[in-house]
Amino acid sequence: MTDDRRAAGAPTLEDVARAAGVSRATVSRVINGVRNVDPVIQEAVRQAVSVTGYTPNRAARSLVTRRADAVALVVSGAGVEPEATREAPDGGAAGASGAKEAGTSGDGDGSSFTAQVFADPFFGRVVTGVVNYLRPRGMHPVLMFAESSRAREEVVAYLRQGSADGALVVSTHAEDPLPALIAEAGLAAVLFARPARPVPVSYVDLAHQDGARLAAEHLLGRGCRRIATISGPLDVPAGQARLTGFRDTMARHGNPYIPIVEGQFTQESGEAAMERLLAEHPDLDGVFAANDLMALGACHVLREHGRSVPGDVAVVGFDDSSAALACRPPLTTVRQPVEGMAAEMTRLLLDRLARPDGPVTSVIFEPELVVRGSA
Amino acid sequence: MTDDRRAAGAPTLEDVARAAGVSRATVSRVINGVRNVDPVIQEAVRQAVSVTGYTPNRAARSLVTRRADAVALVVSGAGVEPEATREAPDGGAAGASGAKEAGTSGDGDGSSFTAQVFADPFFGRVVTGVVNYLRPRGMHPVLMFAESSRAREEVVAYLRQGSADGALVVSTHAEDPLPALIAEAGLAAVLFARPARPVPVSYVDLAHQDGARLAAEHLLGRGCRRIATISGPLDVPAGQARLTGFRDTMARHGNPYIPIVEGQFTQESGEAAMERLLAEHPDLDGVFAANDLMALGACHVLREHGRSVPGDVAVVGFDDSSAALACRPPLTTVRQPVEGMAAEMTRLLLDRLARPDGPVTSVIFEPELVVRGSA
DNA sequence: TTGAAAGCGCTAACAT
DNA sequence: ATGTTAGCGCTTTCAA
Repeated sequence: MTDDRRAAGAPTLEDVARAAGVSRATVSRVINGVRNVDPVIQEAVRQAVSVTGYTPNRAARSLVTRRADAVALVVSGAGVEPEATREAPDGGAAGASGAKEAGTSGDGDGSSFTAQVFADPFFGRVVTGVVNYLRPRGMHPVLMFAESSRAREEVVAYLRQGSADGALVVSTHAEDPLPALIAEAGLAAVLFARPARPVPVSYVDLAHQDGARLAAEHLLGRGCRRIATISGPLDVPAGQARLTGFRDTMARHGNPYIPIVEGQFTQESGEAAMERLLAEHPDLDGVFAANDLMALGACHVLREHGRSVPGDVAVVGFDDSSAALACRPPLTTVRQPVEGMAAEMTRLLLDRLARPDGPVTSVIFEPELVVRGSA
Repeated sequence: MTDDRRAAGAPTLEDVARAAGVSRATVSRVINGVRNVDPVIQEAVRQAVSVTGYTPNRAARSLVTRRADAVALVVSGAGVEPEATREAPDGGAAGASGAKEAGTSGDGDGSSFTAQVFADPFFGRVVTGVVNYLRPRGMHPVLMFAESSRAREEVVAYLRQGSADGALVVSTHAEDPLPALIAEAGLAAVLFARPARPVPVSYVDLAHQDGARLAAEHLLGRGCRRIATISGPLDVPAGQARLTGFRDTMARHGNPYIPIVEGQFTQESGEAAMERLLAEHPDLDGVFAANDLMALGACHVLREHGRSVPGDVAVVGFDDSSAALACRPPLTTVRQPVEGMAAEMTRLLLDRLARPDGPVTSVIFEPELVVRGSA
């Protein structure tokens, strides 16, 4: 069979039609499950298909249907140019031997961005949610990164040339120009997280403020009196919202001023932030970190300083990512149902493709407190 | 412009040709950079392209070139059916509220596999390497998972219908039937890691045994006398090879018997293994873990038991993943240049696509000891 | 150096 | 219910 295909090219509809003694159109109907086909003929066609080893040619089909039956999953970065890595990259991969890495892989550029992206369990969860929704529908995501303006152009071009029918966009920073670019080009997309400036594109998001409120109330409820927070980057909407929600709740409970150190959602930045917090407020007894990675870093530092968690200091994280269970003790955290959100984002996109004139909608998920050992 | 495109459909070669006052063929030549085109006309065509906002239609092009200009990046799983998750999934995501997750995402199946895959920093690094090589060439990977026989069939079908020109296959377990399936179908692929049973397909791999030797020699060199190892899963070739390399070296240095506990390459399994090791050999002073995640887990447990690292027990990991730097103290580890290996794997595949009759080759990378704080 | 014309494999009217 | 036919947008001989 293999040899047949190689020698004569893959079998086409024509071949199947001939083998089954019917027309191409009929074969096409059977293959695409269009009704109005005599069951007997259907069977004959199926036989012919398996005899010939026929597989539909995607390009030919796409050319006429004008559908690629593919979607892009794009991780979008900051609004500016190929920025140099801010501080220490994030952890191992790029850190220890960055120079060698660039040399080995043959393409130094952009390396730090993709490495950074996958260092956070968050993206793996997004992929999981997207794939879970797509797979049963016979689709698979094309992975793209859009951290520079050049890369963003490429994403737009990719969609424009019909390589994918639409894009699932996950932005790592606010002010990301990609959503607007896509919208202007009249292309289909759905975002993970509300865009900083309004864009006529659907999105899914989490009620971050509510989540932070849950964290604050939990800390308060267990009797913490001197509470501090390690916020996310303040130029990221989610970072802002979590801080605002936390602060507001604390204020409402009579704590208008709380120590804040800004982190970058990385374990390292969490460690640095905790060091500072501890130096400036040695008496604190509760910490809310805006994500689990930073909470994990904070726990490490607390232990190094001989503070027990949650005995001396209670720690609450955010996300309920794999880092929460990896931590000792396991983190009490605010659960963000990333997989479900990603699946919903995918559903919204496919909906949109099916009905291009459907409404632009947004779905906001509710967070949930998960109590474990750390607070 | 947007409106034009919507109203009249995307501009085609024909439109550009008309605008430039030349034939479709000429426009095609200019766009594809074929020589023998009058510079003046070239310029005119370029003008027309930008005026019309033309973008080549990928399906049409693929139909005639018989190239998709796309490759699949497939993460392939065990040889058996949709196996139930072995033990605790891997960490947070699926753990805390797995039931709810399945409900939310609408598709319970397969979820654990993808989640598990991205829990290890390894895959993020593979993606980084692949993307770094592909991007400058205008290509992007289609992400696929092949953990069940059904999923494997889908991968083969995907390639057969020309959705991708070839596959980059990363197997998580030995005895993976996918490479053979692909080879039998006469499709192009390159593997990350040598297949368990020989298959006529190119691959990249690491000299695992040499890496383990480096670890053993380092431990021995710093004076450790009672050394144990936490191996990887023994049904994974890399796990086997690292154990063999370690054992052989130890034996050559007069230590024929060393305590071994098998892990699963997860942090949790590393913790469990370390607990056991400590219970059975309370006097050990050195540990080689077959990957960083397990080494990280081991370090946690050691600290919990009041053993200092590396003071009381020296720990060496493997991979030099982000986990190595996340660890306290940072891990001394054997570096596997995953990004470079993934880039090379990609290069091999594109080579193969360019010259289908080129030789099947394998490229073996040499590991390197990275000395940090843990040993 | 350029143009004309023939398909690539498929779907979707339209006819029957 | 089935067949006929006309393209989808592009590349690529083959002529000029």
